[in-house]
Amino acid sequence: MTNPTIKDVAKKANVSIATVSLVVHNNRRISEETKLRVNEAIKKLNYHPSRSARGLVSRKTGNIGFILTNDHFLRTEPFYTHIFIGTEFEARENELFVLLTTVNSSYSENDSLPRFILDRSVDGIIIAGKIPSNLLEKLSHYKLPIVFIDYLPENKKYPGVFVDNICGGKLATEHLIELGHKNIAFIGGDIEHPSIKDRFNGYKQALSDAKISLNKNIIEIKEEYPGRINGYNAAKKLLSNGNSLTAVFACNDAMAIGFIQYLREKGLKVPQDISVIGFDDVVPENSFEPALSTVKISKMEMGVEAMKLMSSILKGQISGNKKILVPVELVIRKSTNII
Amino acid sequence: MTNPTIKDVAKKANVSIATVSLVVHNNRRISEETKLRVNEAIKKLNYHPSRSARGLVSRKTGNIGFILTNDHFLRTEPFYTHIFIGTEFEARENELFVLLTTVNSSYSENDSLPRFILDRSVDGIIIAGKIPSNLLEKLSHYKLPIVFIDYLPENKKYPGVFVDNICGGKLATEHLIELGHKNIAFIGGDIEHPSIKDRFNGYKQALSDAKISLNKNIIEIKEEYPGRINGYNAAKKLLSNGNSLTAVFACNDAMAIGFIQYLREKGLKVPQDISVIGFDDVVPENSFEPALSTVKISKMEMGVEAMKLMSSILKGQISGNKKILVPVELVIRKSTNII
DNA sequence: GTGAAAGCGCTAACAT
DNA sequence: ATGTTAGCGCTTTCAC
Repeated sequence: MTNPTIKDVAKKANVSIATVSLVVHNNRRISEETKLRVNEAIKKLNYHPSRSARGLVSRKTGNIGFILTNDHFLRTEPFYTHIFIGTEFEARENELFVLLTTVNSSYSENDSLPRFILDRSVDGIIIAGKIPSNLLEKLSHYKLPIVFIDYLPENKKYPGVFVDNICGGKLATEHLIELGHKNIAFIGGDIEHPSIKDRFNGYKQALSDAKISLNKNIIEIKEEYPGRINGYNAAKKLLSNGNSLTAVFACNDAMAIGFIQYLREKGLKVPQDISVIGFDDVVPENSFEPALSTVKISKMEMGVEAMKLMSSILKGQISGNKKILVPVELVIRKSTNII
Repeated sequence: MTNPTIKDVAKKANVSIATVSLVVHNNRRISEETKLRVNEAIKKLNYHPSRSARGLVSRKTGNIGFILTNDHFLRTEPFYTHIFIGTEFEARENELFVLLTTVNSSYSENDSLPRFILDRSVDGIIIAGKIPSNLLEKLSHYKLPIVFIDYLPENKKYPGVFVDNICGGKLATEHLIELGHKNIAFIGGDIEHPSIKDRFNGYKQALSDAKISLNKNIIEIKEEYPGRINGYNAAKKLLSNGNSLTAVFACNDAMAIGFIQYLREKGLKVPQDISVIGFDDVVPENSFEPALSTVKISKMEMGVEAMKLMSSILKGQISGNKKILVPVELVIRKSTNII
């Protein structure tokens, strides 16, 4: 059983291959009658146009490259995994395929580019999370449309899908304030990261709105990256300084968990002694004790939106550098409580 | 800058396009001299053959479809994520691309097949984890080579890459025995799953080798699936029966964690009161307290091996249904201790 | 050792 | 409203 081609359909429906092609593309010039006949033949033969042949003519591959750094993809919390699946979902809707590739987070000048770039096997690139700037620099030479997810290099004009981090930071902090907390610590890894910076800004806004003055002693933003171990380290620093904090806003769930682990070691209870709220919502409710209050990001939706963006760009429906802000949602569970 | 084609190279090197093609395929009939000249032109123009054009004539897409169920891909522990990345790595080595798609774990007859199948956009399929049998049934009609990872439908002759679960089960149990434990419980979700069955068999072998008789009261294999919540439930059942167990072999890390969470609620300490060992090694050392002893599976390697298998099948170097057993490794951390 | 030419399956411009 | 035809970039057979 070799695959049917446009010829087979044409023969079966007693029309020319051009007509078949027009029917497939739903061209209105075709009479209803032949349209019906052709479609019947298509169904009977189980005909699906060959991507290669199409690609050859149209100079489109129908593939979208998805790039992220290996440590992003492999980290425990399935943040980017969900985003990726979102792009895959939406790709199906648009008859596209996603080619995922990871790159080293320390990209060196001589490293080769993802093969789908060299190959011209993709029509566009989606970049999720921070990638090395020298990589981006090289990628930008290829005239391929690029859509960013969750990270936009500074001063760059690119379309993308981002989290409303400022709002999220505000929501988290306001939640703690409403519970009566006044000494609210902030821990965030690398404050240079735009997302973290924004969450921090939301935190500051909320405090200022509530007329609580900023206490720099309980802000820990010098860690290298926002992982569990650094949440742990931040806790160690904050608590050994004799600070009197009653709540913590961690810039993400991983840091929140690391923080709580340190507290546990020191015999402190969450939320009885200290309230902790995270960000991202990557920890399933029943997988950590206490269930983590957090700010939920709809990761899947981000992927979907990014692919929608890409799709409209490819169709020429959108130019410029449209940005989409995905809303966040406060999720109150067990790690935060009234003071 | 439009992409250079074989014609451009031919012109630049002053040869025919046929010659260029031969050089690209490293044909020996070409003289060293022209080979050099052509290769130089290729490099200068940064020429990469078009996949579409190649695909059109060779009837190969250079793509491999990767299928798993959505809940497998999205579960917290990045088991299949690592496997997927392994296939991607090895795909690069073989000039292949991986198209991942998830399918619903409850596949109904009318659901459509992954588009890359209908499209003929892949040359082969890799299936990771258990997929619905009716889906597999449909897939098998397409005459595409299939490679399985971590799950082989019963009575089917397919090539694949699998874990040495029996050995792993033995290793885990022997470790507990060596620590002096005699009342060793086994918890596993659905015992019908071949992997779990094998781990259980390893457990039984180890006990029998050590002349410890099987105690059915401390075996809990009736849960629906091996997740955290069911580890928790299994713990509840086992401990409320007044059984005197001092150690548990959980069929995977997720269940081990659920088990420990229940113990924690009951004020029992791990490993002081009960030793717990898991399987899979999907929990990073510093992300759970106590660090989990487990049996490590090299997930990445499984993906790599599967893609290697697929690649040799496509090249016709291998027929039949070769199976590869990936070794496992005992990892002793903090959740197991001497009785 | 190298070139000419046919053809892979499709799209789109142009005829009819 | 439908058909004819010229390529898209490549591989491969067959000449030379």
